[in-house]
Amino acid sequence: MTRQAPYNRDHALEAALTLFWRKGYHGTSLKDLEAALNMKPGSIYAAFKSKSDLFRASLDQHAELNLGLLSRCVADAPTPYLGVVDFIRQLGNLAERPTGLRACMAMKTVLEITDTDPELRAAALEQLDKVETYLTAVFEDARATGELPETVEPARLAARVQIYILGFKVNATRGGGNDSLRAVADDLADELLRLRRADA
Amino acid sequence: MTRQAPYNRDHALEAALTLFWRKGYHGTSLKDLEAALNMKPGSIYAAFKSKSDLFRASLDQHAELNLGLLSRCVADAPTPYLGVVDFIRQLGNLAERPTGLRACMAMKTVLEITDTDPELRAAALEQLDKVETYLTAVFEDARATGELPETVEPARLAARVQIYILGFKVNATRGGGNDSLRAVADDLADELLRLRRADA
DNA sequence: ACTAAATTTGAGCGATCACTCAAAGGTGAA
DNA sequence: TTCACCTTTGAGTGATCGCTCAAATTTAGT
Repeated sequence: MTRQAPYNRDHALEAALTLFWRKGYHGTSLKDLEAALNMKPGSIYAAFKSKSDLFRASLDQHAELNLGLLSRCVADAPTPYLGVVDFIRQLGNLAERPTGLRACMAMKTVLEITDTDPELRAAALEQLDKVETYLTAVFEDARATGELPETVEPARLAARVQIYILGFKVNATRGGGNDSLRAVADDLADELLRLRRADA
Repeated sequence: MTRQAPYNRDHALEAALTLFWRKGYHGTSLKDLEAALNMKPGSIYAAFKSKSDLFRASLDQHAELNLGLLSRCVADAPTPYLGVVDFIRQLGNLAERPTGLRACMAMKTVLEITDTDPELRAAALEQLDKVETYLTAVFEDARATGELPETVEPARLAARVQIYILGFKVNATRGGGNDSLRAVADDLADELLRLRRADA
């Protein structure tokens, strides 16, 4: 029995994600979504319940991809701290993306949604918190192993690195090319390298 | 002859600015503006022509205030470079503002408006460029006077400082309190101080 | 008072917003 | 083939969007 949907839910979600990411919550209309997902309103609502729920789902998926990128850097590097440094350096690759997709969706959402939709804002905030928590843990370990000197405060350094990441992404949406982006990403990465103990 | 308007144009513009700044372009409706400016739609359109023109005017006014803040720091400090450092340090004061007003309107606009309204986006971009140009000039002078070593590239350092500013402001809209914001602002400022030549 | 210019007023314009639901269409089991 | 079940369909919902304009209101000069 039962008719099967002609669309792939994951594909649809990905299309919605790209649209919301680029245009923001208020800037994306259902007409836009209908066109991008190739779904009629009824189907969209059957599959995703509401515009804000679809946004929420997109946001969550985006976070997963994002944190995945960071943790992959950490896993692949000689040490977790060097992984973070590498992640910063790879920010230089953002030039490949269209400007609208260079800043992460979480930060765009936190800036866009102030008081109209507390749940959406809270979800975006939580994602940023998660990154910072992750960074803090890496820095704590690095200090424990002696890679970072005892004087660094992990949480404080995490806040600063978060600022590097967020600031870089905002700056990248201004439209810089490959070279200029890479130069600054390298500067930021080198600076973190300099924090390591000389014998590490 | 001629009837006089009961509102003060500058006051109205300031109210519009605060609203747009907080809620963004798409997030602000004319109903919101009518209430905030205490003006009927006809008057708003007579005074400001259109929603996007009003946004544009708000953006320009915001830029003036913003760049004024930076240049005042520069003027009041022992040297221009130390003025920039002080400006960074004063970012810690952002905790006084409601979270929605901690990031500058220009960056919020650049993130919100991607392709729907190129003129608005261009205006916002121009403001960010102006800040970077200003910073570059300060750093060039500082290098010329020997306050900064010859090895620093002014434009590159300006890009990095811009990233600090933008990143800090995004991070601040997450809602940090006075202490945590000030701690990180101090870290960033100290880092810039460390770039100065030892004898400067 | 009267008039002419400048302004506010606010009902209401067409368009679009997010969203709904009765009808039509496809699918597998019997 | 039939039937129950699930889904898509898309015209249409009321609300709100940005915006207009004829009428009312306030001024200054005469």
